[in-house]
Amino acid sequence: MITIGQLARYVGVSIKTIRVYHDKGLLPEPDRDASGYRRYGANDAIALIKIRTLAEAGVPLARIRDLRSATDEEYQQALREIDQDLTARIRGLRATQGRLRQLAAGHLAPLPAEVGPYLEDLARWGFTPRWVDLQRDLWVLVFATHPDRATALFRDQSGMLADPALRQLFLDHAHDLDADDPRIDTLARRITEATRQRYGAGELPQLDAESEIPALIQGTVNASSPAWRRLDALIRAGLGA
Amino acid sequence: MITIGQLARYVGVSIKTIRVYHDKGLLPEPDRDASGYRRYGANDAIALIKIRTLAEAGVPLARIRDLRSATDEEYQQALREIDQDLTARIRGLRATQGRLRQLAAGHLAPLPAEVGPYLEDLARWGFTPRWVDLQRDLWVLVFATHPDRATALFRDQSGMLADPALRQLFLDHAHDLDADDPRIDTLARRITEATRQRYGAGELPQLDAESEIPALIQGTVNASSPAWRRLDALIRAGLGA
DNA sequence: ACTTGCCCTGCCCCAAGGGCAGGGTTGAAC
DNA sequence: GTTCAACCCTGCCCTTGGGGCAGGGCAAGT
Repeated sequence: MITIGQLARYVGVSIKTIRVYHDKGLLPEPDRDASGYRRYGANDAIALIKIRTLAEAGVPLARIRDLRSATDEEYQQALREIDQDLTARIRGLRATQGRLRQLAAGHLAPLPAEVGPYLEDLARWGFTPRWVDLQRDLWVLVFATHPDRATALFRDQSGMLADPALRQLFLDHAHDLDADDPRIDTLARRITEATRQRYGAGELPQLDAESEIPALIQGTVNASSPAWRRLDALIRAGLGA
Repeated sequence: MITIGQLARYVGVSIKTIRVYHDKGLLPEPDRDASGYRRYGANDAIALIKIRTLAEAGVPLARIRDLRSATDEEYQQALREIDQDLTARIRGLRATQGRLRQLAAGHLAPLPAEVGPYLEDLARWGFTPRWVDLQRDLWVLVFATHPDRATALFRDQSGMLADPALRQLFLDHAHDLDADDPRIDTLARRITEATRQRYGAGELPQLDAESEIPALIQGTVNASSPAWRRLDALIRAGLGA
């Protein structure tokens, strides 16, 4: 008959763990020897190994306790569920690992294939790396929260910047302009015209939804400069929103 | 600017979780609106997504907080460590799943290949299923706790039962015999003789070690019948231990 | 007789939130 | 005008699976 410390070493578990299992009714308290020490037999070791197998699989101790009084049928069913749960958790961890690697590579999350070239274009056209990174994160947010509308919004945006004249205006003027520079009015007019051309008289996708995310993003972009804030207001007014 | 509930829904997390991240300094407290509600921007959402990616990878929140003030070098290094840790955890879970399936199949743990046929032989020779199961669990214990000596002990034991005469004695007599049946003496003599033959005058592997596990197992077996208890004592005496 | 290494119980502590109480806000419906 | 549901706020206690410590009792070698 071995002591609690020996049992703990054999099974690879702490003494405290065994005592907890006694307290919670997972493993019955064994008889004590003359000096009050717990004395264990081989059957206790076997029971403890079984308990650990389940506990390491993530089964709550209370559930393990209940399984002690389950029929064989219930027990097998429980084991099947635990197995499936384990499979799901392994899959989840692998997905997490994938996201982690995206994070390590500087990407917040994978984006649709068409966004990558657009971001590279931005860099090539002279937007600052800081700005490109912000754009990437914002698009992550849009694709994560509004997968249905994100693609349309993205094509709209990238189509706009595909026009070299508009692009040049963005690049040259908007960023470090005074808020009352008259060229902002010109820029706003050109953008409203281009937008009207794209959508005709129909509704404008950015403005019809009550969703907050596009507004949130516009706010973040606006926060970078008073000039952009005024530009946004002018465009909004020009489109009659 | 969105509220805490909207942010929580977008990122797929509970409101409480966000508040906890504020309390622990993971995510800075945003400004409040006129009625004291927290108001979040897109950058908060981006930061929260990053935090969740790490938290789901099992990184403690305190560590995530510290990473906020790490250099890029440290950050990349930390991500590599987390990735490796994740790989290890996935491997561990797969191993656990394997052990779980052994458990579902009625085995406590995988045993060396040679043990399986031996257990099947036991069943074929007429030992009760209950007894065979006990034997399997006991061997699991021996192989788990004394991998170095388990194989020798096992070959010794299985060799003994390979002798049909000895086997028959075990089977017919020992189990439901009175403790003072004279045939036990005969049986003990035959076993000591066979053991001496096997090992000559050298040391006997079962008895030399101070390890408790073999004694534990012998005790468990003895507990099943007074006759076996006496048989064990006779063998011990006969071998001069 | 001392020391070292076990063992005992009872207590408080941790992370990562969950849940509830008690109270204020907002917006829409009646 | 009020009432209702759906939000938000803070503060507090609860949970799981143990870890760790205090304060004390055995065991065994030297």
